Amino acid sequence: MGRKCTDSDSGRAELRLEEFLPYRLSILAGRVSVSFAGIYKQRFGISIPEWRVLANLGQFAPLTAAELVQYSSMDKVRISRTISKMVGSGLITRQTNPDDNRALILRLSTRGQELLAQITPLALAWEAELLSDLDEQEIALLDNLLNRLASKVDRLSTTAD
Amino acid sequence: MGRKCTDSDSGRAELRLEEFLPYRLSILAGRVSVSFAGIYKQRFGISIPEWRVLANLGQFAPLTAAELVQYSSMDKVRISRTISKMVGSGLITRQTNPDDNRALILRLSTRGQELLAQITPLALAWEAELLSDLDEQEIALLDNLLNRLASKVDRLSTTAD
DNA sequence: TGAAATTAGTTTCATATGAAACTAAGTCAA
DNA sequence: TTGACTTAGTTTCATATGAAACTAATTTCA
Repeated sequence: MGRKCTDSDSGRAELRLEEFLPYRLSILAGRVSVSFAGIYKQRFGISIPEWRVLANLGQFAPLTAAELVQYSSMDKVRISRTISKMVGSGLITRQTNPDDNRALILRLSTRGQELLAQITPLALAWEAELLSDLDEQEIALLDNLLNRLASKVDRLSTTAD
Repeated sequence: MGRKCTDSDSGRAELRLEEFLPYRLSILAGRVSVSFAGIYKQRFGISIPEWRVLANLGQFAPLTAAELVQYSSMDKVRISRTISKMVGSGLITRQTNPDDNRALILRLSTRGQELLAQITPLALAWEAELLSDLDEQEIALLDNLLNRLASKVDRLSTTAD
């Protein structure tokens, strides 16, 4: 943002952080995450990775660990550990796939479903609050812009490197 | 986003992650950060926290560590460690404040300024690429929407808790 | 076939992280 | 003053993280 370059484009460009998109996105997302995590961390005793697995399985189960990696954009190791923990606390179910004994089929347990059902309305209410200063049209625009940025950054990462 | 509730608002709401703002922001920001970090990590050997300190001092120096905490929304400890490291690698300068011997006045060293000057054009070019699918007006809108969300989330965090 | 390459998930190990305790310096109020 | 608070920054310590190595299962193809 802000490629306005008031300094008449004279050689050394300046970086204005308050306009620099990666920086702003990162700060905003961090604050949003922390604020939102406040809703489920204390009350329900789950962490951010656990919340992500819970929500993803709630919507997309059955999934394998590798698919969860894709969906959640967390790494293998973190997913593996989060799954173990959640199997331990009875939130998810892990069964072997007869067609491929390496892959594990993951689902929410009844407890997991109940937990998700408890958190969901709080999550939606919190999101509504966060968006309450925007009107319908602005929300749709934000939606559209974020999608386009997401697909752009995917292309950038895939291409370059 | 997407409080469309196709299921005729019948009691148990569903969470659709692909529409849920905290989730999308977090994933997008993560991918943007990683992709952007690719620009300076290898070439210049600095980490994300170092980049943040570098950029903040470049724009706002002199700052104290506590001010850097504010500006960068990283915690005390991380800032303290990042500063030590960067003082060690000669990127920043730390001098005591005669008016308050607890506070340290931080600035970029010449080397730090040079490094920032090297990274800045790459950062701006990368950002331009990221935004290249959006037109002027859309960029301005995104800017506006992100700002409003940022101030909203600040209010949410300050108020609740 | 069956040996090499690939894939799913786990474990190791070195490093990063951050809450809480700590040290040192300043402020405030009696 | 001086003793109780506050503030700046660092250190400790227990936990989280993730790259790389690993195990086990599956594919590939010679």
